[in-house]
Amino acid sequence: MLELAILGALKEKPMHGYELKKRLSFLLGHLWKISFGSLYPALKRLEAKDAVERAYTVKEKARNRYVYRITPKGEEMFRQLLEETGKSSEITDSDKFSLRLAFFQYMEPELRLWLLEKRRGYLAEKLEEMAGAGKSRYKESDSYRLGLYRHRQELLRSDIRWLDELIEQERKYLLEKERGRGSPRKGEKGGEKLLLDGESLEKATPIQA
Amino acid sequence: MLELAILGALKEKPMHGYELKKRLSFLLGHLWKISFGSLYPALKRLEAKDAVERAYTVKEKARNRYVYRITPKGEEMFRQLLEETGKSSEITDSDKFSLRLAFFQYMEPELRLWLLEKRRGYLAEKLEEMAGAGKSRYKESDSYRLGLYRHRQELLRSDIRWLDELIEQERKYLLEKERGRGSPRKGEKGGEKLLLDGESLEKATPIQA
DNA sequence: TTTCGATATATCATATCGATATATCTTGTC
DNA sequence: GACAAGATATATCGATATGATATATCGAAA
Repeated sequence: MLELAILGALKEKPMHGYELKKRLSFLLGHLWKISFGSLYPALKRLEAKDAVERAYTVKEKARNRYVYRITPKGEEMFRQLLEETGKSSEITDSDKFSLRLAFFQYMEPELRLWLLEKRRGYLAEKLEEMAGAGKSRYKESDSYRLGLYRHRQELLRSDIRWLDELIEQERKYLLEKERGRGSPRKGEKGGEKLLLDGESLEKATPIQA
Repeated sequence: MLELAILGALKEKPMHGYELKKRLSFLLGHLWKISFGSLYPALKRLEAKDAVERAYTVKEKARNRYVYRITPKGEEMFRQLLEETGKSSEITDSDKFSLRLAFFQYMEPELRLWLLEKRRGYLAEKLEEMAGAGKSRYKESDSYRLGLYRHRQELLRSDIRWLDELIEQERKYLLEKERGRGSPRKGEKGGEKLLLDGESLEKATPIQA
């Protein structure tokens, strides 16, 4: 989960821990509280698995900074993690699903559509469940629980509407692609190149120079 | 967090682990995946703290069932946990906030209003942040991330609207109460008595009879 | 008949959170 | 110029949560 996010962020450019945290917070902050207590251990795990490497150690200013870079092995791992959709929690868990969605640009269109439809089905099922259970809930709930319950349903419906839009877009795209008119969509023109604001890679010394 | 939920559920009636899990899933399932791996340890912690006690051990059918009951100490602890709003995460964390809301009936009206307003303020602040960051995000995001981002904003706005309703209700209630016309609201007529469906406490033998 | 799903309790490895520690650099302010 | 405050940066630790798994019994369907 965190590892997927880290690898996805490091695909953009090499970063050190603090920067990585800021980047991930910016990217996924709305759906996730990323803490150092999990980030650093995760980085170490990834390093042990050769998925990332310590690219540079910048000593000039402030404290040492260890700049991490994704390796080819890491790229491969990213792809696997991203497309690993065997477990149902990949659909069920709203955070996991959103994380994947944030990296949809790296995913096969067919898999994208499949995931979206799976998720839609799951949410629709849940909504139906809730509507069914609603009657028994009426009797035993106070107004607060009832309100919470109704609000959840509303959020669910909003989620479903949103997924419907995404699915429609994806279908349209696939249809056009099949017709051989592979016109690229907004946001994908650059392929995998997602460059950031003015920050260039600062002067750095190779780790074992 | 889990302990608050357990105590709140056991206030209704004594339950054994499996039943407790079903009850909590029914009550809070939409916002939480409760697993045995956390439930049983939590029950043991609570028992060690004398907040719950093993009321009965039913042996008749199937496997042993250990029925837990909340103690006076547990009631006190529940109140403390419920009203413990020092940490900002009690406002920030959407699950924690929702959990508290599910137990609003046990909370002082003034605290209820205060919590709702705090939460509303936090969400409004976040929404503003997002709107501000939106511009820089436009440039570097693909359509999926952008969609995710916009959808989040929509959900935020929906949350705020909902809170506004709750706040208005709470204000009205407090105003009426001040005018000395303490008319009880829907769902509160029964005070703390929240009885469940037909299930009576099954034949059980005291633990050390 | 036996297989499956529900009931019921429990443990384990792994992961995560939140708090805390440490230290330096930058910026503002008196 | 002094000095506090806040951002930068890495790291660890305890408490807790998750997901998987193990065990075992019961009722019902196939």
